[in-house]
Amino acid sequence: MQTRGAAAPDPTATAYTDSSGRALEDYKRPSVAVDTALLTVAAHDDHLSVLLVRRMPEPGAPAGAEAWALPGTFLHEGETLIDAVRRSLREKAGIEGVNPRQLRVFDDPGRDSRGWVLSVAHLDVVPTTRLAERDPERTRLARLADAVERLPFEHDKIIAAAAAEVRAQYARVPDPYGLLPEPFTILDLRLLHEAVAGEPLQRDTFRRQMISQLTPTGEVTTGTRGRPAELFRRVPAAIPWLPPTAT
Amino acid sequence: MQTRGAAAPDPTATAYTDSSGRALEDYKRPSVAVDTALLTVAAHDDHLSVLLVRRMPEPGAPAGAEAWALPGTFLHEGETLIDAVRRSLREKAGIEGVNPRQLRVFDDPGRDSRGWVLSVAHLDVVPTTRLAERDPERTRLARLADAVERLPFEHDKIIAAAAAEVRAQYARVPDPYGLLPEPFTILDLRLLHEAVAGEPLQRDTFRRQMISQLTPTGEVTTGTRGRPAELFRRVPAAIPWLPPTAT
DNA sequence: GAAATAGTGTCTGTAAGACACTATCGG
DNA sequence: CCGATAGTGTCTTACAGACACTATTTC
Repeated sequence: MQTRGAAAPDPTATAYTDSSGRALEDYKRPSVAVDTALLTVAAHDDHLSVLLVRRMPEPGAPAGAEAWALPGTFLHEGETLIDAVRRSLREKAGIEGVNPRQLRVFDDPGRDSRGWVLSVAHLDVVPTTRLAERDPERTRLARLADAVERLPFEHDKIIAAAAAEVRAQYARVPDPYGLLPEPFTILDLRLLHEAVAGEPLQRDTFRRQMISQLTPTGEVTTGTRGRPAELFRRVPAAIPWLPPTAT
Repeated sequence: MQTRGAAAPDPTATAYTDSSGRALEDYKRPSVAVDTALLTVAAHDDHLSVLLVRRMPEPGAPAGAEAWALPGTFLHEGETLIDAVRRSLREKAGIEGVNPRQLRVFDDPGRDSRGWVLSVAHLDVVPTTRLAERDPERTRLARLADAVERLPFEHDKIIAAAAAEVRAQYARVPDPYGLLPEPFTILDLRLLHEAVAGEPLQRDTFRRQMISQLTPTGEVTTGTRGRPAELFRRVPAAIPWLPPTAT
């Protein structure tokens, strides 16, 4: 409960009033949070994983019970959503240099026992190498299937929405988020895409789909069994989604 | 400016505190607004239109200058976003029974001169008949091209995002929002889709694409010039986007 | 040479673009 | 019959799925 109700208009507020003649400050405002699903594919793993951070256990929870959640924070005064996202990742996981984008707002009134909290869900996909610098005490990588073990605040829904989005993007474009270190073989690329999709892909069709969107290096692998594989790079301008910090 | 700063923790607040030991109420919170792009295609018009509502003129604006904007409102205490959207459409335009869905959050700090306001943009597409009951004094239908005449609050961006979304949906599914009264001919359907797309579509290819997704009635038109046209209905479960009031 | 992996040829089915043909109405 | 509109046949191109073949390496 709040101590402030619908009091008389605040004389220090700006002069604008709405159709009821009440100023902005006369309405109770929600807390706004951001939560981020930071996805990756661990090296030589064939599943999507998501970054979780340790959170304060619920009061009354059995001692030793672990509580995990997506990294998130409350929006501070004057801060943009993306800045809040970056701050939460920096402070709660020690991660910098990511560029998440909005998924959608979760506004279920009962989603947060602490009060009236809207959460703007965000998504980014980053190479595991960038997650290596994270704080190992407070963070953890969980496969998607394992992560949906009763996360708080509808975080399971956020993860599901994030995975669906990422799968749709990987369906037609080679590694749009740059998970693979360059140069890479078509096999590397296919194993990554299969990990994202969660199902095997056609070898020959996949090659023909992707090769037109890659630039050959002319190099080949050496020291492997069988015929050496050609090495490729992504073409520079292959990330149409991810506008330059969309408003 | 606000009269409340980072005061001492409110003793009536819930016991939860964040990692800095501060309760929810210690942070300034943004105002949260919803704005809705309600699109339609007027009968026998070949363009998308958007519903605008009259707004208070800016102080200092020349007398007689008209100011229009998308219908919107501030989120009230305990209210969900979709409820706020429905309330704003009811109160500001006299429209009921729509089911908008989220587009995204606009959080540009300078977007609203009244203060710190986030806006959650929404979208719906409704038949013009449903807009006929609206308040004619305070509302107006504007073609998209005409509507982008300096709307406040980035409303032009909301409209652009809404149009892109709707065009993508109409590209593969016959009238997903049910604008056409049933039954209808393939010609009716194509003219509607051309209005949405803003460009002419192939007559034969369009028919073959859509006919597999329609149920024939067996009836035909009468009294028209040329060969009578078959009449169709939409198949019942043809609206996969628009989950039953998504959270 | 055998095993293994990379890369390609090719057949089939589906579907869009394009064009022209047939079908059925009002007058 | 003529004009007009609805509906269909069909040719071309492109591409996914499927399968098998060739190519080039290690052991």
